[in-house]
Amino acid sequence: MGGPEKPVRGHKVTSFDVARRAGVSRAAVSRTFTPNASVSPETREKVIKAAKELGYRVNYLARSLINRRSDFVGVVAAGMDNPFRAMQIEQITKSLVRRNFRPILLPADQGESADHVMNQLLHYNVSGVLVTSDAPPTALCAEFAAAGVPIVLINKADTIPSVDRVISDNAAAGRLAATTLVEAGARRLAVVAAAAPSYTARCRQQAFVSACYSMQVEARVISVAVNDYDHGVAAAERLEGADGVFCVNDYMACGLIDGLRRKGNGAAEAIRVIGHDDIPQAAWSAYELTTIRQPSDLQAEQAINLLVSRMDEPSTPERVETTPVTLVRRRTA
Amino acid sequence: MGGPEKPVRGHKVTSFDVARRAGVSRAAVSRTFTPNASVSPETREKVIKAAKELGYRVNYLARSLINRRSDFVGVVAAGMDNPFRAMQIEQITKSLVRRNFRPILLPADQGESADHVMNQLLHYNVSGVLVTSDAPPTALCAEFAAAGVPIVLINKADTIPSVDRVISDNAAAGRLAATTLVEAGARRLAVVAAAAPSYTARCRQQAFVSACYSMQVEARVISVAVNDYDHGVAAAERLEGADGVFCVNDYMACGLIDGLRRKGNGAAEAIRVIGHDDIPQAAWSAYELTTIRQPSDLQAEQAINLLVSRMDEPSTPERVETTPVTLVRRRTA
DNA sequence: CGTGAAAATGTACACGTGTGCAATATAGAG
DNA sequence: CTCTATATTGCACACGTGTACATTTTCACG
Repeated sequence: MGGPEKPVRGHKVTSFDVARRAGVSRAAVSRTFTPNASVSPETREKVIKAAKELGYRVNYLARSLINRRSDFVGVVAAGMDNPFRAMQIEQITKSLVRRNFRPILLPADQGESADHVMNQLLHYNVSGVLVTSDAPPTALCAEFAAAGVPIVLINKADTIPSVDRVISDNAAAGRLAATTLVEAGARRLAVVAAAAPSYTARCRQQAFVSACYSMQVEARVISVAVNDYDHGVAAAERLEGADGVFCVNDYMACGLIDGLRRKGNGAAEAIRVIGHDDIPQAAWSAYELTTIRQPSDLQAEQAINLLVSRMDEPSTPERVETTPVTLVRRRTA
Repeated sequence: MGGPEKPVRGHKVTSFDVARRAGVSRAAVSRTFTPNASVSPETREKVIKAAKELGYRVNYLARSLINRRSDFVGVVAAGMDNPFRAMQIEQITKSLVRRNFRPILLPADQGESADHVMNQLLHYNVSGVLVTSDAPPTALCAEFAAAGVPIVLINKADTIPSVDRVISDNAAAGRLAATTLVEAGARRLAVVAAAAPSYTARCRQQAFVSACYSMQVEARVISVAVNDYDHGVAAAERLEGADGVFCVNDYMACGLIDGLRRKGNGAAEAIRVIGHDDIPQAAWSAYELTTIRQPSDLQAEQAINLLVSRMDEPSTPERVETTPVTLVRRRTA
């Protein structure tokens, strides 16, 4: 009854203010904004009216304190210059928001940086963590698991126990690349991958090489420093004699094709190229890159599924979801 | 002194536990982890030791409750398929983390979606909001400002009062594009932009057209639906007679070039093209696109500067920071 | 040793919310 | 109308932390 007392600054309106204005107890206000709580229709209406007039919003941080759930999910990512990573992060954040989570995006390029930001994450009692970084700090992942924070690795190695994972079928991808190149007529194959590759790149590379071995086809390994565009360009200089190349990702494959074209002499047309990820640029008519698609939208969904089921059942054994790959035929193979 | 009682689950270790184990008051624990607080070296050491043994972490959410500062910053973004947006978000999140903020990334593609997620944001008392979305909901921006939440728009229109902004020098960009094309010998110019363009695109387009008018050079406007790759490809069919084109962003320019090449007859070589943003693909040797660079790293820094100064001085008049553009000469102009 | 200032510590309250429990209001059956 | 089962409400406590205030300890200085 003490006048409207306008909300001066900084959104100080609290449930107490609403309760007083609506002439009810503060508990009634809380229950109005809590699903499945017992409030009569008329008090609910009074509360909602008062809340609207005052511009009241439930403080979710205070709520999280007593609910033990923050609805924050840490998203640890690196290498956003790779368009596939950008797609991946977009899919993940969209799926999270759609399910009423709040994604905290943590760029983690160097290993030391990842360590730092993930440490920070432990201070906000996040509901879970999704990691797509190349080098997830093993010790920290274990620490999250120990702290009871669900953690899901996307396309990462299985060196970390008791952590759920979503992985693309990298072995199938490697085999598919090999058979596709051979069916296209290539006989002297090569695979381009970083010397210290990520887990996925290593799997693809190994499956590719062993598939070539099975088919009794030559398979050379060309090591680069990083799986990016620039190193793809440089790798084009080291393909003498090859007539079919598998790049472990499209980002590098675009560089490789540009490198081949720069060499001239029809080098680009003489060599069949296949990539991986199906980034938007692969479909650009400057490349029309034949590639292997991994479903980043499905991966995001499954990762979140693992997260929520781990929240419900914290002690179930670790689970691994494998997503299928599909060949996208274009011009280069 | 009641034994180590292992931290069973869910990180339940609280400052009370640490205090008991260290044999001090809970306030001493709090002060140990608060900068500029008065604690003796020996108690601090005892506290840190006990905290390490128990695996204690300060609960920042609880801290934010009393500090009135959450250190969360909402980042509203759309169109992450455009590589420039990906760069921008990477820069923004990196800068935020470097300054000890936590970025909450909210993808907002449709207007309705942006409205929803920004509404959610008001429930977490975020320290600020950065908006790079194309269509920031005016009403909501005002609501943030009214609630005392600092909000900074990056490359957005000035239709919203009392909101800080960082904008690229779009007028200079338009003029620079025009003069560069004319100096390169072009006389029949065109500009490609969306019919309902974003604020930046409109500014660039208008400055381009009026610069052409000043130089007494023909300037045609080619309208497309969206400023993306696919519509760039389509726009290539509508350039009859032009010998110089300004695409309001590189993303679309790449499509335009691919479209010109597909037409054949040396169409691509006959037309000078200039883009905007200097996305990584512009430097790829398939394009070597002459373009106008806007400094996304500087923009991120300045946006955060505006944010923190607005936090300190909530009632200062709105400020606008303009970032410079630079021409990047490559092959296409 | 005495004394005053400065440093350190503990107590108690505050931040904004959800919810168990007991008390009360309501309604339906007889 | 009476009795009972049910829906609604308010009180009080809990979540985990920072800090003003009063109190105690430390310490340099005379």
